[in-house]
Amino acid sequence: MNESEFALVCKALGDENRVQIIKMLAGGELCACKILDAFNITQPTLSHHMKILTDCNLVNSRKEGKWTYYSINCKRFSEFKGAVAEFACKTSPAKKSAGKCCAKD
Amino acid sequence: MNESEFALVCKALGDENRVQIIKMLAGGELCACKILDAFNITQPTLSHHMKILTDCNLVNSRKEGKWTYYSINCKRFSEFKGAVAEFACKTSPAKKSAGKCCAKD
DNA sequence: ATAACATATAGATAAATATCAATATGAGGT
DNA sequence: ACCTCATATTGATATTTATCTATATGTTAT
Repeated sequence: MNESEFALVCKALGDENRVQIIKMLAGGELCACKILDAFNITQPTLSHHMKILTDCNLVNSRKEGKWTYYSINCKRFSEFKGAVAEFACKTSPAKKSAGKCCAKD
Repeated sequence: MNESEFALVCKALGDENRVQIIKMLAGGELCACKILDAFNITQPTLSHHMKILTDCNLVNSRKEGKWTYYSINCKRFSEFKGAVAEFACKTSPAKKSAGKCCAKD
């Protein structure tokens, strides 16, 4: 997952409604109407959120008759987990030796 | 980390510039001007991005003389990693037994 | 005190986003 | 064929966001 894909996935998760949707899907596949029931938003708004989640491949969709079922794309989600886990974390302060930080010459 | 905090952190990471900043900081503390050098944005724009990153506690800041040094908040970042890792991932399709999904009665 | 520098804040603006009402599409049932 | 239901698309609107220029704040050096 490259940087721009990573940012896209984060952007998709940068909305409380969508985080909750992901949490619901973490319990297993659900159809759109079941998700809709859990929120105070209109059907087109949910459709919009689902599009954002599927466009970045975090969520799969599958049609069955009148219904659309959504589920987490585990492969993609694992990639994301991996990308997040990869971030190192050094607390060490910048070497004081640097003295001035951005002197003009 | 609650849901709304999680969404905030994701939103902060939902911008390529900020992802790159985090990657730079992953290598250790840096002063603002060093970060600025790496981007094609103005100083106020960087300041804006840093505010978003510090507001959600992903990044620490510390002033030393004229300079402001930024570093990753490891504790917070770990919390975030944990929150991401916690997401379960079931691919199992919805029980077919359900028949109709959201019948009106 | 004054000047130079690093960063932050304020204000403006264009682009992106979340939301809704209205409508289109497409599947099943009668 | 027609109606109903589930979902997607369109178009409109208000809010948020990224970015810039201009200015303010605070620090260090002269």
